[in-house]
Amino acid sequence: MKGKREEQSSTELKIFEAAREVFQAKGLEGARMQEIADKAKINKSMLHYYYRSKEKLFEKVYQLSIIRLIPQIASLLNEDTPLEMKLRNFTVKYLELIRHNSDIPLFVLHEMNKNPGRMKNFMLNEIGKKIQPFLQQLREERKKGNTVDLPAEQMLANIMSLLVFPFIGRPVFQVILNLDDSEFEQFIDKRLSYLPDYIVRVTLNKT
Amino acid sequence: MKGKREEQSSTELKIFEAAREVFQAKGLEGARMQEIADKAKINKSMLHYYYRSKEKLFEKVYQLSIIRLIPQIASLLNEDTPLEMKLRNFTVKYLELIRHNSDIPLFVLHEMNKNPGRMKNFMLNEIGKKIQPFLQQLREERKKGNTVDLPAEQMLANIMSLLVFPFIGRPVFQVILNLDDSEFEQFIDKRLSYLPDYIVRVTLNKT
DNA sequence: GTCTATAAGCAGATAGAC
DNA sequence: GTCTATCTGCTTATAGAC
Repeated sequence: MKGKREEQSSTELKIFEAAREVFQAKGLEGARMQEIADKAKINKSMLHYYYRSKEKLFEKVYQLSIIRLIPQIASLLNEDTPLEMKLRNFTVKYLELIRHNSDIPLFVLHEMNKNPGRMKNFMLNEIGKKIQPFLQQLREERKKGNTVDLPAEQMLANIMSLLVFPFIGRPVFQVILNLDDSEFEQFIDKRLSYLPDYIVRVTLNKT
Repeated sequence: MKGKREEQSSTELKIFEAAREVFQAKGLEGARMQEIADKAKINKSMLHYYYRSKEKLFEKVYQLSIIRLIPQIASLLNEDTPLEMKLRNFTVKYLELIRHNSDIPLFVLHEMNKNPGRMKNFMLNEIGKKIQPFLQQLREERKKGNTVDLPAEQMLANIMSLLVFPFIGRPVFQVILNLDDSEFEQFIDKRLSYLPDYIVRVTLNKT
């Protein structure tokens, strides 16, 4: 008997990696099994051998995509550190995390919009609940007058907006600001350099 | 001879409205011609009679969706008013605009991500160029020390992030903050009330 | 302009040899 | 486990009567 997690064959991994790329770029309905097979350099029927159906393959990719980004929010924000340091650490780490998974936010939000039920339970348990201590911390600091005078939910929304949106809006930003890929990278580098201060500034009441 | 724009028959309008809803909710590949026909309460073959193909119908919806939201940014930001007032006006008006077209941002960004070329020229001319005076204004005010010490592009990105992202991230926010539809509306109401001040605060150097 | 019936093509899925 | 060949069903698109 093997361990809980079977060793995955090389073929299986190649398929999954190809599927991840294609689904994240084109979504469930836009993806083609043939394209995934081509990218994995294997025969199309292998997809069904390992994953039975497109839907099942998609589910695996979708779940992993969510797991990569979403629970990390709560996890990073539940460090036992003072609020200011926590915000700075979160900004740097989460920005790096998105940067290395930059297709995920738009992919997940598109699929979640089409089918809000699909991972609802997981989302509720893995973030909805786990983010509560941080929201509570924000509320307490607000009472002490240490933060801007806004509900915790609004502060969180503003922080996440500043971190995530530039990646989702990338195609628009690149066109209207006339940035090639390398310039867009610099654009993100710049954010990495000032956002820790900036997010502290827009969240906390600094003297 | 009729005017430049033909009067559209009632059927044609019903089709377009139905197509708008379905495409904006499910995207080009997720949409079904049958669903559009059902929603418009007409026969499926009417879709082809008026619009020839799914692709052509989609193009019309896509273009209108972009026109509704994107050129407005430059237009509202090119008012001939002092920066602070301009930011306040923009925040209120643009937030209201998105609120009444709340499916558009995610729809457009998803399609633009799949096919960045499709409306590139239009985007370039209708925003890329027209936003330049505003960026220039930001640069001048920055030189005078009136704004935060950031490149104009970063200030713009931050403003747009705060305005647009909560609508794109709605399904996630509703789950993790446990908001029903009515509570989400209140969440947006709250933003409408404080974001004008907030955006001024995060963009300008106020004494 | 609107309908019914049907064609045509494609994508997901399976059968079966090796 | 991997391949080729094939099936099935769905979706877009068209033909043609009214």
